Amino acid sequence: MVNSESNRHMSQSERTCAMCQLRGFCLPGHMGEDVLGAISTIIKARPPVPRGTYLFNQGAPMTAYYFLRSGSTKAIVVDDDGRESVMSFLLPTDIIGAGAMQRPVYYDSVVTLERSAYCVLGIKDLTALFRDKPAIQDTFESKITSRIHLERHARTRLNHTTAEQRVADFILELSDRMHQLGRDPDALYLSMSRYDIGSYLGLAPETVSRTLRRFGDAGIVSVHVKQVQIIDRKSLTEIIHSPAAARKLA
Amino acid sequence: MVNSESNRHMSQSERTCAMCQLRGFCLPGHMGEDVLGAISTIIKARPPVPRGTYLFNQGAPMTAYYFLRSGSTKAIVVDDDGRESVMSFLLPTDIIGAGAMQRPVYYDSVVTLERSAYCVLGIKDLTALFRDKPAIQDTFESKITSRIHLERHARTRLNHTTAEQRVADFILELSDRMHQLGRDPDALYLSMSRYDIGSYLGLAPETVSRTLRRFGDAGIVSVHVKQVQIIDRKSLTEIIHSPAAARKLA
DNA sequence: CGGACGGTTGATTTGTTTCAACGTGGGTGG
DNA sequence: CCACCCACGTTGAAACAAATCAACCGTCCG
Repeated sequence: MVNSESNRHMSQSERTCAMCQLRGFCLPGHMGEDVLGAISTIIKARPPVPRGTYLFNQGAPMTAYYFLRSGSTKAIVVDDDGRESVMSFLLPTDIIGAGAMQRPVYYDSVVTLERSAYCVLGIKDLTALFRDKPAIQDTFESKITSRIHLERHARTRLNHTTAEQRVADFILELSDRMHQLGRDPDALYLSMSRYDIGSYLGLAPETVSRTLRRFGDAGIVSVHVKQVQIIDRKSLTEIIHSPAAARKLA
Repeated sequence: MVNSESNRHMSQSERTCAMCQLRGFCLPGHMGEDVLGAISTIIKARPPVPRGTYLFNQGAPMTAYYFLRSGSTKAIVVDDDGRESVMSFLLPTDIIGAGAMQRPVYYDSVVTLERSAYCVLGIKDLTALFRDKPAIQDTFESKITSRIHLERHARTRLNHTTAEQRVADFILELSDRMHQLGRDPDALYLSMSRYDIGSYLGLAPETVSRTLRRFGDAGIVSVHVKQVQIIDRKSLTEIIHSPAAARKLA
């Protein structure tokens, strides 16, 4: 989804925060060399892993946070009856593993949706870092806060909304996050399957497919399987705020 | 909903945590006299207010937390288009106003659903109290954690579920909370309207009404408008875990 | 090359909403 | 204190959106 790992032959030591193109969007933010150094000593950069790799499992002891350098993941929860549902999609610079929130075990499992590279930050190391560099804690908490907002939005998105409203909202959510990563907010790559999108939005995969096609027919987006280009952003926001707006595209 | 304010002629000074029947379920927990005293000096007990009273408004500066002594409330969010939706129902001993979470303004508005009495705890006073009595902070955070669980559950409840599953789940959620308050978990009083329940569950009020009647016809609960008695708890859990279970009551 | 999974499209079914009418109970004002 | 009134609740009939069932296709991977 986001490729900042184009050079696959970097040595382990070269994968430092100072070298990372995502630095400004990630935990270090735009802080000085000292902060950068402090993080780099405790964060562990891992080589890329293939699609379908579990970063951690629901219920496992909560030992570390994860950050993507490239690729994308989904966070899934398996309920008592074995049905899995997608709780969120995690992109580079997102804090991964924070769903637990002061809890001893991970709340969900996180799986890569494509070949991805990530960094690991031990929870104890992080707490120590907070003491040394309080500015880091501020960045951390602001990231947590915006995630809480996303989660709340995810709930209201399910309440009294049509399939078109949900899909439109999903597209704009992804677009916003691309924008936050300094990337083209109109060119989206849907690394997740239609099943995953459906699970996330509370829809059948067929409905996701059909809705995307209708948007495409109406000239709101262009859809080529996983490649989505936003053409008429205004229509998308209109659809979200009034289900009747979508009626026009029949 | 919960009446611990039966004696309406208590003087202000008598409405202390030490006197409160809910003490053990509330912030003070089962801690010693010193903690009780410390809280009592900073918490402000207010006389009962009628139904429809706003404790605070969405967007207003976040200055205090609230705790119900009696009655019940709903937390509502008004979106851009003016549509209001119920985010949660707050009962006695719940921390009210924590939706903001480190933010300068309240995230939602909280309205009483019936005549209710509450206490006010200034956010600055609370922070000071945390320094003095760290045990209080633990209780506070554990209450926040269980609320986060409820919120997460509220989301999964909307995903791929039928009206019957949602209503059954709602009934058991209320029942659990009654149980936590040491009250009869089978005798429920729905202080909120069918509209509110529908808004909370993502259903039309008519659907809530019909579903409750069907449960009543099947002998799972007995419904007398706002009075609900749980008769067959096992069936309710079965319905939640398998929509097919509800089919039998056709 | 073949198989399996993901994606699309169509036909049908079904649960829920919407619209409409009627009942009811609590609160208010005469 | 009673009567009116209005918001809330219930019930029925019709409309509709999405799920389900089913078939087919493309493509990526073994």
